[in-house]
Amino acid sequence: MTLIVDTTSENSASGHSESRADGNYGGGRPVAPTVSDLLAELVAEGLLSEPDSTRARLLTCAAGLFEQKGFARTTVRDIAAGVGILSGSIFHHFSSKEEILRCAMEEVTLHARALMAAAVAASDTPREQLRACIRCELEAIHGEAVPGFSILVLEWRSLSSESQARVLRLRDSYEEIWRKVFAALDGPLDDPALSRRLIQGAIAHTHNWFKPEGRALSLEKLSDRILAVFAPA
Amino acid sequence: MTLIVDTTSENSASGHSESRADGNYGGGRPVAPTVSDLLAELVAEGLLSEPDSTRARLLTCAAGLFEQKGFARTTVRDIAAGVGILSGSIFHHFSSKEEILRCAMEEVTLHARALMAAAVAASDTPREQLRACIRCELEAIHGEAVPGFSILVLEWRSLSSESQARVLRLRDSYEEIWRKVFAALDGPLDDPALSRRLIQGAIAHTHNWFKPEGRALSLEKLSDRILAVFAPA
DNA sequence: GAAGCTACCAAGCACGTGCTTGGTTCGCAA
DNA sequence: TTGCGAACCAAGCACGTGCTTGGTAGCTTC
Repeated sequence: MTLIVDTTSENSASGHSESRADGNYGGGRPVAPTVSDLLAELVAEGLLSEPDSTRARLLTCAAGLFEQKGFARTTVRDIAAGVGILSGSIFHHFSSKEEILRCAMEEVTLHARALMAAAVAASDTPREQLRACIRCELEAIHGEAVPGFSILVLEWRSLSSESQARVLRLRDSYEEIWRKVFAALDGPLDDPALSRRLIQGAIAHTHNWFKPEGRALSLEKLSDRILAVFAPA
Repeated sequence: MTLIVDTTSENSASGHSESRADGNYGGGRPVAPTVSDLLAELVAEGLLSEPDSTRARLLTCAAGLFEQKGFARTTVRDIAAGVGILSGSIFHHFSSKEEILRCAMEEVTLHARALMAAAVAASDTPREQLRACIRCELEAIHGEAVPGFSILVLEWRSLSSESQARVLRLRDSYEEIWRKVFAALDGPLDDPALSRRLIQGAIAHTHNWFKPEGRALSLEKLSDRILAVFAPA
């Protein structure tokens, strides 16, 4: 089961214990790229910014600020100050504030997609794959895996319709993973598309109430609860 | 069941078929107030603006604009123009733009609460009551019953923390209805609070994808689907 | 070592925005 | 008639904001 990312990456001979993105275990066949490989490849393709570059730091900082204060209440001066440059210099890297938001959303999407693809590949049964998806999306929102992930939901309306369309194409490749998992899942889910939308809303809304630290309910348990609701054993 | 309400009618001796808000049927005991009565009472208490007053029109118009364009992208000039006055005149009614948002949220909450209370009272079994709640919240988002309801979700972050706290108190009285319904529901829902939060997210998210007009999936069917997921028969 | 490019600075412009201020109209009550 | 307050107008102030412009340090390349 290969997922989304077409991969020209030839070998992954590095051989550490990262989970691989096609679930191809056993047998002598070539293994799939790891998460690091996937991300590195995206960088090589120019889809993701070079890590530690000013551009990447701007996007990460901006995503964090947008998530925290909202797009409208975040100024380009805030973003610039966050990475230690002046506000005017931002426009050497981006042509407008909105482009910053769009690019941040795109990078965040690619990042989350890579993580989820790998997690799904590392799971055996369809139900475990669904659990992995839920877990990944929750982790993206609440963990440190994909900082700024929430802007995809929170600031969607701050994007022009053209930008929305662009991000949507990437977003669709993320949703494609969910679709395949649902398709493989036989059971009571007679309408996978609807289920996905309900799950998506339920998960996104956790942003408003779930506090991972010091709560009785862990992120792990929350995943299981959501799985139990949408795919009863 | 009539919904949108102006009503000077103090008692409901007119005897139409509005549902009543305490489920008190049979016997000769005093009947509960109708939706109209509930709203009229709120007006009398000063919690809701006098219908057709400039203040009420400003709030309705503002709620609509906030829902459509977002709080930050809506100007006080937009709102004023919507009701046919000049921007400066707004500040005779409200002390700040944020107060407009807060008041709009409060009125919307009270409105939705009245509708849901009546709908729950008109339902017999706990499961039917849950269905009514789901239906009401969906109707508030997509129908014309409570125009601007979505701002409660969409523009929550545009409110200062003090304003959030004020709205939250009202919001809690709305959630109280859900809580009671869940409490009466015996079954597989071992964690009602969690279930409510998941449902809330799922329903709120429909704002992003559900289009009532001309779709195969009606609002009625959507309610049933959500009920089936969260409270399997 | 000249040329050229990238990344950034320093300063500020243009404009939209929330809100203020002083004044006017009009209904209502004594 | 007079007084008064609610509702609104007309004009504009103050300021934050996105973005522009002209310039410079430093690195690379031939």
